[in-house]
Amino acid sequence: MDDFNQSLPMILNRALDSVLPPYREIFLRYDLTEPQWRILRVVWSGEKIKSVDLASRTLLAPASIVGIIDRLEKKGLVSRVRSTSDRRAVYIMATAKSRELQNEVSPQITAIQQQMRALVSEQEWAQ
Amino acid sequence: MDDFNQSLPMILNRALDSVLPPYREIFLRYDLTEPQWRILRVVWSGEKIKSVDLASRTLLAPASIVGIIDRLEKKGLVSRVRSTSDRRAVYIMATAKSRELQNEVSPQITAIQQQMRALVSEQEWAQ
DNA sequence: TGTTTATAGTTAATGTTTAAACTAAATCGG
DNA sequence: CCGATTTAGTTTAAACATTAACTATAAACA
Repeated sequence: MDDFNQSLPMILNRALDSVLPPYREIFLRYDLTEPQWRILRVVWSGEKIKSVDLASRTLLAPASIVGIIDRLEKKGLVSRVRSTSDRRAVYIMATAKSRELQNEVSPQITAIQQQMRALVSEQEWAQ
Repeated sequence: MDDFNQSLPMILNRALDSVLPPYREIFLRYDLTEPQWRILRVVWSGEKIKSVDLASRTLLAPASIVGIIDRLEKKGLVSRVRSTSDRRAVYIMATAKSRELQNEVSPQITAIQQQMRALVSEQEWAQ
């Protein structure tokens, strides 16, 4: 109908809106948010990850990361450790508690991802 | 590298990140935001549009729309008019001032859209 | 008609985003 | 070595997002 609705940003927004709800349903159950989950995923995958690396790997702005880490730290899911070699840098470490969360939530997320993947081939054509 | 980076939400996020900057550059010059622009576009296209219709046509949550309209109203770009037939409904009307803005900004936005469209055929394949 | 249910809009609380500025520490070039 | 520039992280202010609850009105219907 409208030219604007066919613009790339709106198309992508609709696609995101159609994809996110299943994820959000899980996050809500575990008192998490999607950005918090992005951070946790990276923190779990490797070790000794600096804040600055989190920014590039999660697509989150450095200014956003500060608050997200604050809240994750408050929940006891990550901890900040200052680097000794570069006194500006801060390493974000996963806690044992966050590992439990990982074991509980990760399977549910990968299940959803697999369901999605089954639909992607059609889904991408619809856009 | 990471399974998560190949998930649909992350793919779409990267796509949005690569598409939005040119728009934001314009909005910044005119003290607008992307959500405000979405509202204005709809308000301009038709007439006597209710808040509830804005929600569906802009993909914005009703709770978000309240604040956006508040700010647009404060800037003198739209006005709220209560419906007489349905005393719950509020019509959002464009002001003359907002029409001037439309004439100034719209051409720049459509220019960007056309540039985008030239890239879409390749862009969509890259995702 | 009176009661239930749905709808339009709003408010509140918490979390995230963005642009801009700012601190402290590291690095670079002369 | 030293001043200029980068870099890592943070802070601030304003705007937006999300969930939930709540008000007022309208519609449905027994």
